[in-house]
Amino acid sequence: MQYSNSRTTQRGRPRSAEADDKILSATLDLVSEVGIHRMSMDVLAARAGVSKTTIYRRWPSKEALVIHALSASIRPFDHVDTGSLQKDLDLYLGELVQRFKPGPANDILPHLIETANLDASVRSALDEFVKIRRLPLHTILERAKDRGELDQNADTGLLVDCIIGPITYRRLLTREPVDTDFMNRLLALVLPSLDRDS
Amino acid sequence: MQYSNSRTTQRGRPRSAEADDKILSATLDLVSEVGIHRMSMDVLAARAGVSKTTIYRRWPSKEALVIHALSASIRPFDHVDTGSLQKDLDLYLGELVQRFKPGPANDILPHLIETANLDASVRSALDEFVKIRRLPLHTILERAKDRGELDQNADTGLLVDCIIGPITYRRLLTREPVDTDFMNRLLALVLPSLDRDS
Amino acid sequence: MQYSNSRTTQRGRPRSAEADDKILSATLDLVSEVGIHRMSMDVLAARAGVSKTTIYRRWPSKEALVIHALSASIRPFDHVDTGSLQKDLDLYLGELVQRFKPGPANDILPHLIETANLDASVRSALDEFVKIRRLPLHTILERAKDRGELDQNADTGLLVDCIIGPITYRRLLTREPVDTDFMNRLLALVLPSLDRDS
Amino acid sequence: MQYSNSRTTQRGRPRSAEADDKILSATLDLVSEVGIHRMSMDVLAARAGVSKTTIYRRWPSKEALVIHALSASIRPFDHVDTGSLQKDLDLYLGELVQRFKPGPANDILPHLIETANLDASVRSALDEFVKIRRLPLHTILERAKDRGELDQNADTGLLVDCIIGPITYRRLLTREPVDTDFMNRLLALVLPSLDRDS
DNA sequence: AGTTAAGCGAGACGGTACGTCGTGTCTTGTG
DNA sequence: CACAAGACACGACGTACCGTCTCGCTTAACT
Repeated sequence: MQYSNSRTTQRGRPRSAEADDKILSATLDLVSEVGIHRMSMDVLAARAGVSKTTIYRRWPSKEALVIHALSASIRPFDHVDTGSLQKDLDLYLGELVQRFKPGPANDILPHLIETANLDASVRSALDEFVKIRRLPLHTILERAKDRGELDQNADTGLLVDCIIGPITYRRLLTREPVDTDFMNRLLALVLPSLDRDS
Repeated sequence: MQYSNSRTTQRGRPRSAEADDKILSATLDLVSEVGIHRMSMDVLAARAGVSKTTIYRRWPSKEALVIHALSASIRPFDHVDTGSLQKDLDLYLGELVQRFKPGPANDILPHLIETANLDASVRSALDEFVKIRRLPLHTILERAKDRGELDQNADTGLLVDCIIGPITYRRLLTREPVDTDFMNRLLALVLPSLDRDS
Repeated sequence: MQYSNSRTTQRGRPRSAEADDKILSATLDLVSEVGIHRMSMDVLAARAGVSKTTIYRRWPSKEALVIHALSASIRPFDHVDTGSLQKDLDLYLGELVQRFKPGPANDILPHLIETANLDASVRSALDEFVKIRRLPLHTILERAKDRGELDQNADTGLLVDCIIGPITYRRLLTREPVDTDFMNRLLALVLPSLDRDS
Repeated sequence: MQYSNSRTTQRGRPRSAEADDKILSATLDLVSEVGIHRMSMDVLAARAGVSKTTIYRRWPSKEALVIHALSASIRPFDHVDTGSLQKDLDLYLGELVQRFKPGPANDILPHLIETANLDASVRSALDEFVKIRRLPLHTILERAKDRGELDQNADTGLLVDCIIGPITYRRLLTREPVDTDFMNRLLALVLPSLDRDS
């Protein structure tokens, strides 16, 4: 996101890493409190204890800042490999549900989606976001296929769509709860072979 | 959406119906061109060939106008009842895919989702939007259950989530195509009893 | 200074004359309090009870506003014609000394002079300012010449320079007082024929 | 103007004399090109090929730098003493007219005048400037008085005002030329005893 | 036919935020 | 130490947008 310094020798006063941190965390805070639109750069600067100049030196616009802040707040999923599809899914989905709880990263998702239509950099940030959620699940399913826990013809891509899709849909549109019960019913439908008990 | 005139006798010059049309269609145009945020009311007024007064006389805010414009552009689904689950689904899903094509109503969805967090009227507009899409499918599935085409224990609500959810997810997040092939694979997964050929 | 409306029919809401007044007088106040440079447009707007938009709709820049405000604050001198050079001078110079007292119009003069070098509109405002002070004195002297109170060969232009020049010089550069005593000594030097008693 | 180094032993790298020169001459250039207000310290530093640190190590503010630069460019008048008032005046006024030609030192004068109201150091710089011009003329007149070329009751202070005043006034306000012709007419008016021929 | 209440276009207005620029200070690495 | 480079806090600038307002003019329905 931020241009790297290609010069061999670093000249001038270096950018304050602390300022970066303060700006990014203040951004996440404010965005979750009042939303992107109602977050003002003056208030942000005051909150972060930083001048507007310092913000605009790093990001060309409010939009770009927010995107960066949110992208940076996306932690990759822990690698999961228990040897059992059932257990892998429990771990992954537990984490996924956790992340779908209300909070800045989720309340902002719709905004990203919208602007992604118009701005390529937002688009790629969003792609990254999506990938980070899909990839672990895809890997879990592929490994299960290798182990024979899943039919060799199973369409893992489609399965991912059918697990993450409904969850996302509930979260964003119907606002019905995404809880353990729902998860179980969902898995029973799209992965009947799993035969879960709970 | 628009406050009705409760007065028995209409006094003064009546509102121009032409103005309504010009405003609404200019709104749809602009929103799809530049997005809600970047659409300014001054530009909108100029584009519609109408004064700002005329707009604000009809809607209390930009937000309300956009919601109305988009709501108005949502046609309810035709009632579908062929007596066969397979045929009903073909018709409904054909229409659904049609509506998921890029266009203002869809590109705007994310914005509505975001604003819904903060504004109750947007929230209810969004609920209506969601309902219009879920209801016909739910009805189709319930009727199939009545006819015995579906297991009596089938969780129709979950089925709706698992059909509309993945489609929405693809449309908004992964941007992979939502075509007939995908539909068939999806149905084969969540409604295996259907045993489609294609 | 402000463009006149050439349209026959006045369209839209007319500019508030009250706003004009409030802005101009607040400008004069602030400029005299803190000087042009330290006067901020935000503070000015607040002081005038007006929004910045309203100011910038009327003048393109802070500079232009200040010039206009000061130009507008220059009252022409009352017409003086007592029939006696001595009495005419007393009246005119009394008024002149009055106007040279510390206050916005004078503290600002140097700023105008400086910017006049670079900006033609400032230049013409300054010319007007100068003219308003020279003209009455020139007229008084010419009339005295007609009446024979002054030598027919008297160089009235030069006399004006030699009366206003030293006063201005004292006011701006040496800061010595410009009082009645100084006036009398000055007149005795450049208009010895007057033979004043005081 | 520049704080002197009171340390007995000079430690570390000595200040670059070249930097001083480059800064001062760049200041004069820029001030005459765009005026004090529009001269930015960043641009100045770039133009002088020097860093801002180096400038601010020498002068505490932009104002102080400009004053210093201009003061330094004011050469004292050559001592004039021909033994004849007429000839002394010719020499002095010739030099004065020369110095009143357009150029940085003059175009900047108004700025100094204005700032002098607010800043004591500017005030004293301006006083110095004024003194440098008045003193030689005052001396010339006093000597003439001693020699009997001028009346013993002549008010030399007033005479200085009446010579420099009109010239300054023309230069700054009316912008009429200050040439030999004007000088002669001026002297004929305020020093009639001189009885010049030209 | 005249009155009258409301609609309408034009554009001014208050308020809020934006992103930029200028000053003077500070913090690096290099001579 | 001086110096170059450039980051930083602070504060002002001039612009854009929203939603309200105030004009003069127009349009029907009601008297």
